[in-house]
This record gives sequence, structure tokens and C-alpha cells, in this order.
Amino acid sequence: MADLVYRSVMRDIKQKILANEYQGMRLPDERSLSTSYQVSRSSIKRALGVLAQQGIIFKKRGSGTFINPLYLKNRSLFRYEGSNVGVTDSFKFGNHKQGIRLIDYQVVPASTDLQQDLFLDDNDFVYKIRRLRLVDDQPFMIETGYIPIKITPTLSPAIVKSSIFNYLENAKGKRVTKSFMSISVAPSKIEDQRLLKLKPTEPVGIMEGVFFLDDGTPFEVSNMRVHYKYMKYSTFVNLDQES
Amino acid sequence: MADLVYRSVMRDIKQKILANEYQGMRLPDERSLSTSYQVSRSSIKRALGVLAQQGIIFKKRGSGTFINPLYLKNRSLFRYEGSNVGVTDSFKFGNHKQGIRLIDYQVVPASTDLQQDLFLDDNDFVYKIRRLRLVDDQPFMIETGYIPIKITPTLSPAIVKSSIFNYLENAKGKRVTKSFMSISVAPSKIEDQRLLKLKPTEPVGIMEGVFFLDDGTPFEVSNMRVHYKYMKYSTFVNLDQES
DNA sequence: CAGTGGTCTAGACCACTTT
DNA sequence: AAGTGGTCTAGACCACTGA
Repeated sequence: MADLVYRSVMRDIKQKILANEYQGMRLPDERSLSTSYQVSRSSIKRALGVLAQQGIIFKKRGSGTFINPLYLKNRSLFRYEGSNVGVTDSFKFGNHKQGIRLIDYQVVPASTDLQQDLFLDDNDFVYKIRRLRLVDDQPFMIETGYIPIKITPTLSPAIVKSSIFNYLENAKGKRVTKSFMSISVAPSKIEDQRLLKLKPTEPVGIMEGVFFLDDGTPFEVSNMRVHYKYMKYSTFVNLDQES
Repeated sequence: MADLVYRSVMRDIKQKILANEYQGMRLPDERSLSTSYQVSRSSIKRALGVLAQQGIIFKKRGSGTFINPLYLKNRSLFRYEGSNVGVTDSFKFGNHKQGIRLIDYQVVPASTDLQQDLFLDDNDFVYKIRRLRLVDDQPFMIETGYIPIKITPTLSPAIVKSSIFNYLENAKGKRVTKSFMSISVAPSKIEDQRLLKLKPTEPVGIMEGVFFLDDGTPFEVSNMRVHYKYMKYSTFVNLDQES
């Protein structure tokens, strides 16, 4: 993993930032970095580009490259919870025990909405999988997922009780790294209150997502209703290069 | 705007995708595009890279470049509401009238939290600005913002009643394009209920953000409490190149 | 005017997928 | 083996910032 030039430069610079090895919140200019790392300026640019994308540094044409002060002061924010939450199997659990209770598992015809999102035909079927997720034995999320059977005809309740994504990656060599997420808020329904142990006045966060395989095949539609105390999505937003 | 090579290639390809000019959801290979557009392959790569970043296409080493089927089917999703929500003055209002009511406007010493986030000293002061935002005369968000006076000593209630970011960009030549956002959920408080016309059982979405100037200076800390019916944050997530 | 990041090129070679 | 995207280089030139 990562014997790539720009990768290792990136790691090294990141480490140096954390070790406070740069003066005045400022990095050396790209040409100096290029000679000191003995790599091309393009590779330096690429490394810095990724760091900038992640909000760790800011590049300012004509002036130089600067460290985001918040990265040093408040580093936990930069752990990309955002990108991980939503990817079903990589929620952040420090030392906490994670559990899954299977609520429902069946094969049903794909609704028209699902046909749209999963790129299916009229006669296609999907797994419908409902799971209750727990941390330290506390329920925090109801997850309803739909997966086309034609993508993974070999799913089973046993697999579904642990990590579908891990199964896919390990057994099938398919990775899920892309998703389209939509986040909203709603009062809790009776079922939410029951399963998540919520009071009637307590709300849920809703995360709806479509997950894709590496080649762009839509793989899963997921609807997650999250206990409000556990609901937190953090992300760095860069409005530059859009449209 | 955008006489850049990779920009115009990007726009053209995007338009061709929408016009369905590519067969079988697949783009021509990079070398062909390079010759047909008469630009270097690097520029093609860059254009495609941005489109991939936005989730419009998928690139698969060894196989080719493919159009995200959801981009064609469900294009409204790809309008990057995500990146815009949170940037205070670019919420999505189709044809809707936008309004602002100034609730509070004062200068106060920066709390220690604010000193942290805005990179301030013990004796620094900030504007504290509370605004109620409306669409079609319906209140939908309570926004509390903190801005260091030393960054914009010339703020005024009149400016604050409209767009601070526009003022900054037009009058000061400073752009705000980057932010760190954190999204959560909470039951509504009495004040939320009063200002946003919520029932006690109805919740709010909370968006907290730190906004940065182009050079990386933290510029504003903002806390937004959003009426749950108006709360929607959508974004494309790419887990590839992380860490 | 010197310094800095941004864009663009042309080409070599590598890694993976498909036939 | 052929085709495709990924990495990397070396260098030219541009655009902006700041002394």
C-alpha cells in the first residue's frame, strides 16, 4: 500500500505538519520540495493537491501553501467521519463493541424506485435486509438495505449479520468506495421509538444512500434511521472547482 | 471564466453525456479523446478526474471510463446541494423568495471555543450575528454566526441583513470557498419552536460550520438550526484516495 | 521584479482487464 | 497480446502576490 511517490510524499508532509516542523504555518514552495524530496514538481503538486482537497492545507497562488490552523488545533475533526459514516461497515467505534441484529431478510421484486436507482429491469428481484445496529449493546440505527440478487446471488443471513461490504471485498474482490448520500431529519415514528429506545419527542437522522461498486454499478440502496444522539456527519467542503 | 483547456473539455464531455452522445454508457478512451479534442492526454485526465470526483463518471483501470447511470436517470441529485447548503448565501431556492430577519447584532469578546476555531487571541472581539432566514415568508433556519472584527471591521447591520459573503467578495475581494461542516440532529428547543413555528415534537437539523477565506484564514463560525422539513444535505462520497 | 502556485504538454513506463 | 487507465517526469509558460 502506497509505495507511490505522491503518496509517500503526502504522508511525510502530513507527518511533518503534525510534528510542527514547518515555521509560520507555511510550507516550503513546490520547487524546493521538489528538489528536497528528489521528485518532480508534478508529484509534489499532486501530493499537496490531495492534502488541500482534504482541508489540511490551503494553497494560495502567488503567496504559498499554508497549514489549516484548525487541522493542528482540532485534529479530531479531520478524521473524515463524514466519508465513513454512511459506508455501512465503517462507522467510527473507538473501543466500542459493535453489534447487529437481523430484523428482516427476504427477496422481493424491485419497486419502480429501486429499479431506477439500481438500474434494474421489471422482473428483477432484490434482497431486502433490515438490520438494527448497536454500539455497546445500545441500538442506534435501523438500516434497510436493498441489493440486487443478480449482483450477489450468494448472500445469506449469516453474511448479512456481519459485514456485507467486507464479504464483497474479501470473497468477491469487489470494493464499494463510492456513494451518493442524502441526509435529512424527521420526528421519530412508533417503530423508531421502539427499536431505538427513543421518547416520542426525540427525533431521528435519516441517511439515504446509493452505494456503487468500483466500476460504477449501483450496488445497494440503503435507508438509515439514526438515533439523534449518535447522528453526526462531518465533512470538509470545497466550493472551488465546481460546475 | 473557464477558457482553461481542461475546463472546456470537461464542460463539453458533460454536455455530450447529457445529450446521450456516448454509446453503452462508455466514454472513448483517453488517448482517443486526446486526439479528438487536440489536447494532451494529461488535460483529458484532468477533466475526467474532476467529473469522476463529482460522481458523474467512473474510471476503471484496464476497462475504460463509464457514465454513472444515476447521473442520467436522477440528475437533480447531482446538483451538489450538499456543497451549497451551509454556505450561507447559496442555499437552493428555485423561484422562491428569500428573506432575512436580523435578530441580534453585537460585538462580544471571543469565547475560548471561538478563539480556538477562529485562531484568535485572548483580547479579540467578534461580531455575534443572529439571523432568521425565510423562504416564501416561512422561517426555516436560525443562524448564529461569529466573525472576528479584525477581519471585517466595517460590517454593519445593513450588510448583515443581506449577504455577508457577497459583501466580502464584491467589496473586499475575499472569497469564501472552503468550510468544515458538521451535521447533527436535535429535538427543538422552545426558541426553535417559536421562531421556526415548530410543534414540540418536531426536531431541527443542526449544521455547524467553520468557513475559511481563500488563504486559509478562519473567517466565521456558524451554527444553524434548520426546520426539519427544509433540512436536506446531499453529497457524493468517494472513499478511494483517503488517509 | 522575484517568488509562488496554476496550466499544459509530450512522452515513458506500469498495472490491470479483456480477448 | 492489445487496450485502457495510473503514475511520473522535465520543462515551458502563465497569473497572481507582495516587497
